[in-house]
Amino acid sequence: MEYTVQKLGLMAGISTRTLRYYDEIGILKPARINSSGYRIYGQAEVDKLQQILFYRELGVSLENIKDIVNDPSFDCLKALGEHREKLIEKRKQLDLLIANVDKSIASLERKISMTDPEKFEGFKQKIIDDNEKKYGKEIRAKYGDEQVDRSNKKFKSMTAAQYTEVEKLGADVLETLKAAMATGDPAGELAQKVADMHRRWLCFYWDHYTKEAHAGVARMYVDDERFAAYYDRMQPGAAVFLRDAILIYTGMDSQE
Amino acid sequence: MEYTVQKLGLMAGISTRTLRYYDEIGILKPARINSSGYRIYGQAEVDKLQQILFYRELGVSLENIKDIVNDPSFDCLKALGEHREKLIEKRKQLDLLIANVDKSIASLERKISMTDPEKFEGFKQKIIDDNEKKYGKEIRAKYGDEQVDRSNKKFKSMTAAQYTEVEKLGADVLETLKAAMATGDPAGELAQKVADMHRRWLCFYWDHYTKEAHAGVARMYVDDERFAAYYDRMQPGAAVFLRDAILIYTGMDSQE
DNA sequence: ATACACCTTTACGCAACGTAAATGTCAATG
DNA sequence: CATTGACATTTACGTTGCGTAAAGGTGTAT
Repeated sequence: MEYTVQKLGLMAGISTRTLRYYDEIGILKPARINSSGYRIYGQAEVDKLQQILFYRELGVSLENIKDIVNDPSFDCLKALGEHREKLIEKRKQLDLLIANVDKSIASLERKISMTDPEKFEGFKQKIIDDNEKKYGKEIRAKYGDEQVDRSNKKFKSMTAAQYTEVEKLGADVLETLKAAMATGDPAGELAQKVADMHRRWLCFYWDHYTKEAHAGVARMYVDDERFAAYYDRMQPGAAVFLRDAILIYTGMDSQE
Repeated sequence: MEYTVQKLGLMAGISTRTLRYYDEIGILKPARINSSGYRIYGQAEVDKLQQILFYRELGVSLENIKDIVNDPSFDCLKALGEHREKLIEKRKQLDLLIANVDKSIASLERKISMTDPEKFEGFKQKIIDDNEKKYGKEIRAKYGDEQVDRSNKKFKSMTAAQYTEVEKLGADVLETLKAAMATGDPAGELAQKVADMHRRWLCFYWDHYTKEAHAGVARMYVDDERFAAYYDRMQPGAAVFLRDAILIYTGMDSQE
């Protein structure tokens, strides 16, 4: 039995375009081309197409299907196993994404009270006041009144969405820091990523980033026991590790 | 504070290409363009970018992000909720896919014994023999010896992979049939899909498909109580429902 | 002859950029 | 002052798996 594109497509439940595409990428070539240039498929091609569609339904890429069906000695089981791994990984990512969306929704719902301008302003003011009480003297001594006031002003001008974002970023920094500490290498990829995230986090408060200031903050995290306590609370040595990572990140580790 | 593409990209952790792209699609336009044609971003753009990246990390499409960030009165909560629904749906699909891959792997592992040529040949021969015993007389009377022999020959020439596939397709037909019966409409979309799947299933056995033959098989499913029992076992009335769906599918429902 | 259903190739479109290539600008250096 | 190197610009192809024209040839029936 011989088939043209349409007949085969009708039989397999796919479009003629798909068949032409499969021919184009070399995954299913017709048995022959007739005198008018028509693609003619035979039984062997029907069977091969069924194999192709089988793997396609499992979400295998055509690229991989090509290898599977063109090489009869190909280890399908291994290919499917690897494919499964990829799908599992994908699902893990998706779960994470969903969890994050849930968190964000919850955070936004809490933020509804923040959307109330007065409340949110008061909320931010309280955070600034608390911060001033806790660290005010140190940071004003270190950075000067002007810097600190500018930072506070920037914080006060934050929208609710930005506040949500900075909160999340702060949490992410801690989380990634923990993972980075497990590697034990402040110069490693993960630790440098933490430093980078920390820089971005700072940028929410600073209107002007410099490596020097970043390194200065890092040193303060260790020198000031209240900052140290904040980070070490998560894991002992976290403040030191973060400082070292940031010093390397900023390139300020050699000129101590 | 003003930023060029690179400065802003560095700060936000994205590429300059991305920033140009965001400008191109109108989701983040620079505050102004300087005399040399450089894009210059201000604080407002930094903040907006942070919003954009926030939603991007949650997997929201740029198209949707555009609506969210450009319209301050936009209901973010609703958007995120809908996004969540889409993700959940995606995960459901993925779970299904993984389950199918698992099934296929299990089936392939069983097939390892089938890959043993002798065993598989014997296996297929047994199925043919069983089939001949059960339905041989009826189908030979209905379709003639030649047809039946050709069908058997095609079955015998099946590879293990094809056998796995036809088994799966057969199971899928039953499953979808069940769902279609719940709708109660043999002319409905789902029932017609069942008829289509059934046609594809037949094509594994037939080397020549005709609507007439398809309709004939459908009628036989009801007339022969052993076939009827096979389908009705799943749900009473399944054979009749399948027949009606196929008759409509083949367009043979009016010329009875 | 012509209508109509089929076939062909070529090619744009989708999403979110990566990755050149070709060219212009800015600041610093020999 | 010319050159260098790090920036900037635009244009455009590539990615995946086809859908969807457009422009034209083929096959068969009326």
